[in-house]
Amino acid sequence: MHSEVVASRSADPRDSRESRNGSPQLDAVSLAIIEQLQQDGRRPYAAIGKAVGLSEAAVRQRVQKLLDQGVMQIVAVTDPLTVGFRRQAMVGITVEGDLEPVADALTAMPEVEYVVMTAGSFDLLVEVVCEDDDHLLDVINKRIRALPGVRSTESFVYLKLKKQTYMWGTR
Amino acid sequence: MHSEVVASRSADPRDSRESRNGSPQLDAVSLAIIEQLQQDGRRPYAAIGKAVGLSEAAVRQRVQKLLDQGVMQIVAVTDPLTVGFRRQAMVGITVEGDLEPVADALTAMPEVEYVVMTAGSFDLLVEVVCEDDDHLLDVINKRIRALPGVRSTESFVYLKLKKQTYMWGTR
DNA sequence: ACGTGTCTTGCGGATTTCGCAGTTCTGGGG
DNA sequence: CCCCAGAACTGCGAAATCCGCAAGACACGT
Repeated sequence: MHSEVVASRSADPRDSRESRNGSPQLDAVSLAIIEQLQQDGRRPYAAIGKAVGLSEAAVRQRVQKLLDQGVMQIVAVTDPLTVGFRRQAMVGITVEGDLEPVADALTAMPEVEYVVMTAGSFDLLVEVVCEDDDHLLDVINKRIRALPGVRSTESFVYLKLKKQTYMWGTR
Repeated sequence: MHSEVVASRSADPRDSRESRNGSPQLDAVSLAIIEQLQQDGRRPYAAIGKAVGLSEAAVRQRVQKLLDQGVMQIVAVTDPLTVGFRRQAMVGITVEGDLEPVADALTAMPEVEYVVMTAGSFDLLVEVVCEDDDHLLDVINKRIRALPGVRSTESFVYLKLKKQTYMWGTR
């Protein structure tokens, strides 16, 4: 049942079964809208409507809802290493006890851009963006390792970003 | 009035010294523009101009140039796990010999969204987005591990994305 | 059948985007 | 020192887009 490009799932936007993590399930049309905006976040609503078979106003409302629900965000993304001389790293973390409070504490740190729970030899992976080496050292050694429950960390300092895309929809 | 947004670096946009990796160095005004668009990728040029002290047309030109140069992209970003039932993982890779050809081969794979060279116990970190477990297994075992030069890989399957922002500019 | 909630459509009016011409600023020769 | 070329910025009118609103369509539960 994986046939059509856009029609493999229900076409009814009212199809709002909640998935297990609380985010609403998306119908094929919303998926197509997201796909359009993954190519160009500023594409006009009318153009999107033509592409997905909806009126301009309908697209506008669905985009607004997707934004409000937090399902998607339309933003400028850059390579932080390019934009100023900063230090960036991925940090793998192992935790004892409950993951949630640790993850929440990390999420609250402004230097932490990305937090994900994983299966494997790390419990959490977080991406850190810092001004310089001192700042990075401070965040990792003083702030992250100081969190209760953190058993160990391993850092991977970024040398060069080779690829960064958001086009999973378009293939 | 809050003009004079950021003045720590050169205010001359012609300040185009190339940094070592080939990307142009950005002046304070372009940085401020990017910061605006990190908050809302669809913010109108006139509003940005007011915030950074430039005319609407000037902002438009600079944004266009930043996009053309590949310094920034304006796109919709989502949590792939939310948008359809997919499998996602971070893969740490160690390489023997030159990193570049391996990194380039990974960059060419559509399932690979993110490729970064790192210092630490992995040489490369790549993020993979797949349809399902079979697809993920195929990409990691058949495609990535098959690349010449790849010595070993370690996978971290995503369980839950907790945070994903692009607001480094705003702090 | 009826009402309810949601999605959709179709419009003006306000806003934004776009293209262009003219001006300013900077750096490099002559 | 002057002048020129290139790049960036401004201002403005026309076209396109965005936005809010009211009305129609549709599925669903009572």
